[in-house]
Amino acid sequence: MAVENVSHTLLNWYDRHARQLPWRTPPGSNLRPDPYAVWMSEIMLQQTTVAAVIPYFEKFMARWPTVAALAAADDTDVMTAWAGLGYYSRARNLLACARTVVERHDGHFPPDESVLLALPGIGPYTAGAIAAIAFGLPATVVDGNVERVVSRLYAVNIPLPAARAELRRLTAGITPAVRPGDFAQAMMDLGATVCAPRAPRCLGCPLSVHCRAHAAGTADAFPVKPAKRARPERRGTAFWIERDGHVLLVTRPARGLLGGMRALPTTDWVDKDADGLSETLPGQWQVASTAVRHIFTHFALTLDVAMGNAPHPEMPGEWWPVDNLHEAGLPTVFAKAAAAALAEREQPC
DNA sequence: AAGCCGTGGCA
DNA sequence: TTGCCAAGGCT
Repeated sequence: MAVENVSHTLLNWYDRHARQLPWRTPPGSNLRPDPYAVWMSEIMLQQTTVAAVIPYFEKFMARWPTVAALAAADDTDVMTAWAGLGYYSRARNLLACARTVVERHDGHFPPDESVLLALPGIGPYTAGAIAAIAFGLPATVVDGNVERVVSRLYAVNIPLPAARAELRRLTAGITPAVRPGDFAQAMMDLGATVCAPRAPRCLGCPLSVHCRAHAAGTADAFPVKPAKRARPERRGTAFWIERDGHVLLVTRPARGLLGGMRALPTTDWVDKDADGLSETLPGQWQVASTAVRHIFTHFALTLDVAMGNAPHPEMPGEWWPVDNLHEAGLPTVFAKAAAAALAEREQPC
């Protein structure tokens, strides 16, 4: 279908329905947003809801207002500030990217999609989004929303992820040369508020007249997705080791799950059916009566919390004041474990 | 190239 | 309660 039909209709809708967001300028504005703010928001928004991002975006922009300020920040301060937002490799890449921009690009984000793509943490979607939104370049921007909107618009029967190439080609076909940033954001707003994953509101959709899936009455059948595998169950034990008003924290290895984050010491987390070792813990421990339950992307965890005193006078890690534990930047699973330990401590048995 | 990588809201 | 999913990137 013609570029003008879809893009003009969508931009008209966006002019009236654009959401006000802290990193946005108004639709049709001649003012372009700060590329640093665009980049910050796009990294935070990767697989993360707008509602979850907003307070973190405000906090980061207030504390590190420029890419130079962020590049000069301590790693631990950035990881701590990111705590709770999830996907912690993003925080490490955020810092690496800021430092690369300062050192290799004179403190300015490059107005070039392929150069952006080479920066840490910036993939095809984010490179296109920054190019279009911050620099007004005619990039093809495809995120999960756009995949859904376009797969319905053209009733694409190929299942994801094999459909990606076709969806990108179709998106490029409707991307206008004018207002590419507004077009990208309009597609994402439409996907978030109208062309929703479940129960799409086709009655209020400006594109329904162009939409093949709507014509067939099967909008909610797209995009076609493969069946997903069952989520494994794992279990483990976290240790609340307290001495003189302080609790022992460790820093997890930089790579892997919760990489680079402060944590309670733990056993390995093993498959639920594996041979147990909880009955062979050395020393004397009081195990919290209620285990912590936490769902990660690719496994579910049941975590016992074992409380005790330091078995050895010197242990590797940080002795963190219990009264200031909220400032340690613990990922949510360990914040839950700490809460369980503290509840148990105040009401033993 | 398919698996890894968090969290919270919602039906 | 359980499953689904959200502005993906990295290896």
